[in-house]
Amino acid sequence: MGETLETRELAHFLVVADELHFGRAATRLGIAQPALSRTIQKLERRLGVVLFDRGSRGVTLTPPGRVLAGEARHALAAVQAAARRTRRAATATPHLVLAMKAGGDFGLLPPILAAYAHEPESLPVRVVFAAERAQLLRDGRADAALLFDPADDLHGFRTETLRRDGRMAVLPASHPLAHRASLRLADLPAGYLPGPGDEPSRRPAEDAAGRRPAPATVAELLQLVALGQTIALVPRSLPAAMPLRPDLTGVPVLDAAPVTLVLAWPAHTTSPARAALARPVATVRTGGEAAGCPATA
Amino acid sequence: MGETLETRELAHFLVVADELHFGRAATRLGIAQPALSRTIQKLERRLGVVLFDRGSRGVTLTPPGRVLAGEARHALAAVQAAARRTRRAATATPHLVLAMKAGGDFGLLPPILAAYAHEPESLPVRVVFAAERAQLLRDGRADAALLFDPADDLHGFRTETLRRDGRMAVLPASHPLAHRASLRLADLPAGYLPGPGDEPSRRPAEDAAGRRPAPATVAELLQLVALGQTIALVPRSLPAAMPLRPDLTGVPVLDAAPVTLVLAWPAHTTSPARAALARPVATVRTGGEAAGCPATA
DNA sequence: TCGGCCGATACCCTCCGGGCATGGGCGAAA
DNA sequence: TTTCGCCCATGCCCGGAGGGTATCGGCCGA
Repeated sequence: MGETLETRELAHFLVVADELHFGRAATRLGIAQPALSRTIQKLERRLGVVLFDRGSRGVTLTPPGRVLAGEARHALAAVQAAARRTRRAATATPHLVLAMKAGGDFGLLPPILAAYAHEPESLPVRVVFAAERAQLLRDGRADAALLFDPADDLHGFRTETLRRDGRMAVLPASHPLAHRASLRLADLPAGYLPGPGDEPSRRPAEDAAGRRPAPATVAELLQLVALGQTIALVPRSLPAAMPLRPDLTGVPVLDAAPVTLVLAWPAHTTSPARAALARPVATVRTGGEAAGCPATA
Repeated sequence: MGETLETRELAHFLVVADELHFGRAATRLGIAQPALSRTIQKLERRLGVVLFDRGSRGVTLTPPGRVLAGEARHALAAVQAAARRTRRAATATPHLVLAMKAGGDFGLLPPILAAYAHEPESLPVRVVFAAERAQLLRDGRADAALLFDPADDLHGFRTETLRRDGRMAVLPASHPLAHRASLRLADLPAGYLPGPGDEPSRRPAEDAAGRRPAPATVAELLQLVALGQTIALVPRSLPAAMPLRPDLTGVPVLDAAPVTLVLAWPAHTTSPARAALARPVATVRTGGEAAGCPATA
C-alpha cells in the first residue's frame, strides 16, 4: 500500500488527465489502450483513490485526480531535472545555462556577465532564449534565468533582485493617447495584451478554437502594436535593452503594478559556479529597493 | 538515452550513495547484491555517467554522483508528496496537518487557529509535533508548518511571517552570567548548543562515533541547561509558550542573529483551505516588521 | 602467498507491462 | 424502442526486465 509510485505511472496518468480520453492518450504514448487502462487502474488501486470518473460521456478528473495532476507534474519535472543536471555535471566542458527572453535583461546582463567572468569559480555562460524560462529552470535545462516577479511563477526558486520597475504603455505614435505625459489603467481601451512577463506558463501553438496565441516575444508584441492591433504594457526600462522603433511611443502608466526583474535559480542546487553568478548582481543592481528580500511571494 | 529515470532506480541509488557499500545497501533494500549492482549499472548506462568510483577500498561518489544524490532526494520527495497529497485529498474527513515543535509557536497559534475556524473554507486542523517539520512539508505528510527562518531550510516554501524575534541565553540561575541585564555572543563560553530552530535537518538517532545527538526538543535542551551541561540560545518570546522553570534565567543576547517564526507551506499547493490558514496570521502577527517579505532567503 | 572481502558476471526464473481480441455499458440515431 | 457505435474494461498470451543463487576476479591484509 505504501510503495512509491513509478514515474511511468505518473507520466501515463498525466497524458490521460490531459486528453481525458484513454484511446487518444494511449496513441500519444505509443501503447495500446487496454495497457493504459490497466496502468491507471493499478495506480488507482495502489493509491486507494479513484482518479477518473468514467462516464460514457467521456472521462473526468475527480478532485483527488486534479490534485495528483498538479503534483505529478512537479514530481516528473524534478525527476527530469535530476537526470539533466547529473548529465551536465559530467560534461567535459562545464558551463552554466542562463535562460531569458530577448530584451528581458533591461540591458543589465552584459556588466553582470563581465563581472562574473572575474569570479574565481566562474564558468562559461551560455545564454538561451525562451518564453518558458521557469520551466527550463524546473526541469534542469537551465541553471539560472531572468524572470519577472509578479508574472512568472517563482515558487521553489531562490532569487536575487535586479531591478524593480514601473510600467509604460507602448502605442503607435499616431495613437490619440501617445502625446500624453502619463496614463492610468482606466485610460487604456479594454482588451490590450499583457506585456512581457505576463505570459501564461503554458502557451499552446494554437488554440482549440484556432485563435492565435498571445505573442511569445517582446518583438512580436511590439510588432502587433505597430500594426495597431493592440497596446502593450511593458517595463519602463525595456528600451534600455530594446529601443522602440520610431513609429512607437512609450507613455508611463502610473497605476500599473510594477515588475521586478530577478535572477532566479533552483532553490536546492549547490554549485559554487552558480552561486557565484548571484554575486555580481548586487554590484550592478540599480534602483533596487528590496535588496535581500527574496521571492517566492 | 532520453527516457526518464524510474523512481525505483533513484531510490536504490540513494541507498547505495548513503551506505557506500553495495552489500549493505542491498540488505537495506531487501534484495540481493547482484540485482542492486545491475540496477546501478543500468542507471549509469542510461545517464551515460559514472556515478560511483569502485575502488577495492570501498565505493565513492563521483562529482556527478553527488549531484544526482541531491537531485534524487528532491525528486523522490516530490513523488512521495504526490502520493500522500492525493490520498489525503480523497479522505472522507478532510483536514489540515500543521507541523510544529512543542512551544515553537511562541503562544501565537491558539488565536490563529481560533480565527481560522471562522474562515469560510476552513477545515479541522490536526497539529503534529516533530523536529523535521520541513521534511514533513516536503513529502506531503503535513500541509503547513511553523518554521524558523535562518534555521530551517525554507527553499521551495511559501511563507507568512508570524514574528521576528531576538534571542536570549538561557542559563542556570546560579550561573555567573545569570544576573547580567544583557549579554553579547563573546560573553558566552565556547561550545554552547544551538537553540531551537538551529537543529540540522538530518538528525541521526546516534552518531557513528556513538555520541549523543543534539537535543531534538526545547524541553530536552532546557533540561540540559538545568543540568549545567550547556547554555541555550533561544528566541526571547519562547517563555510565552513555554515558561522557564524557576532554576533557569533568560538574558538577552544583543548581537545574536534574530529568528523569524514563519508559517510555511509547499509553494505549489492550491488548496483553498490551506490558503485560508495564512489569512488570520496577518491579524495575529505582533511586532512583525517584515510583513509581506517572503522567505526562501 | 593465501584467505577474505566485495563488486561483477553468468544463468535461471518469475511476474509485470504490453499486444490482440472481445465484452459490455451507455448515448444517439433510426 | 431498437440498433448502432463509441469507448473503456476484461481475458489471454508473450517478451523482457528485475530479482535470486552460484561463482568469478581483483585487491588488501595477515
